[in-house]
Amino acid sequence: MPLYEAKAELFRLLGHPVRIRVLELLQERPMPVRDLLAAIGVEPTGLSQHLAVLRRSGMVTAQRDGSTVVYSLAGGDVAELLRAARQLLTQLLTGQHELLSELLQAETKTR
Amino acid sequence: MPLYEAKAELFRLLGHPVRIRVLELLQERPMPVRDLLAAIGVEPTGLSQHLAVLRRSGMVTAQRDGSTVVYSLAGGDVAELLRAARQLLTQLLTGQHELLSELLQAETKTR
DNA sequence: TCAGCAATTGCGAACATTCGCAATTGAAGT
DNA sequence: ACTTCAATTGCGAATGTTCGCAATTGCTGA
Repeated sequence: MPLYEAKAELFRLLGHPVRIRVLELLQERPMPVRDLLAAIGVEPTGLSQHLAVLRRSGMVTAQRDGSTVVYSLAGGDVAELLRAARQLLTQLLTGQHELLSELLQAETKTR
Repeated sequence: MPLYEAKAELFRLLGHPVRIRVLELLQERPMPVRDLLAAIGVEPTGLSQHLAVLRRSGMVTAQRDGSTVVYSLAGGDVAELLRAARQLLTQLLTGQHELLSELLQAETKTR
């Protein structure tokens, strides 16, 4: 399997708000499903499905503790990826902002 | 719009092999569509659509030069994000590999 | 044993993405 | 003006994703 396909697959797995929130929350500390549920505010069934996706990808691990299930980030440096994403986002946004400014300025010049 | 939604959106946009390849290729140098087409090996119409996605997101920019259109990476540090993705991927894969080894070892022990 | 809570799974309907064909735009050569 | 090549856009069919309901599993406490 080519590397670029694996990358695309990874990004696709990250491409959902709930899954992003889960990863961000687990970055602080391991958490039982109950807490994730309360923090995110989504149907249990939906959360379970998103957790299953993350589990299958190996990004998080689950372990039962009594009747609750506690999720943790597995090994990899997810934080670094999220950080890079935030950085790129701000760069893209300021880029668009600059472009907009230029357009507005050109607009006023022609008047 | 919450930040985690923007991040998810960004990842979703990156979640396709062709778009990843385009970004990787543009990282080397700006390129006309023709070259991308030859390098990736996909229908022109499909490539155009993926390029449109990247354009709308502000990650790449296009400029006409005669009858050809040349694409370039726009400002943001896409490279950093792709690098982080590759790092995480290798970490995830070695993680799974270790897990597999443990399972196999446990298996042989019980025999 | 059984009632009850936590979390998950199976499944179907709604929704979004992707792909290729046909048609279109823009620029270059004749 | 007309043909040709490069790239894009408009669709529709096929495919994939997401969501909630109903049913299930695993565990705990009566």
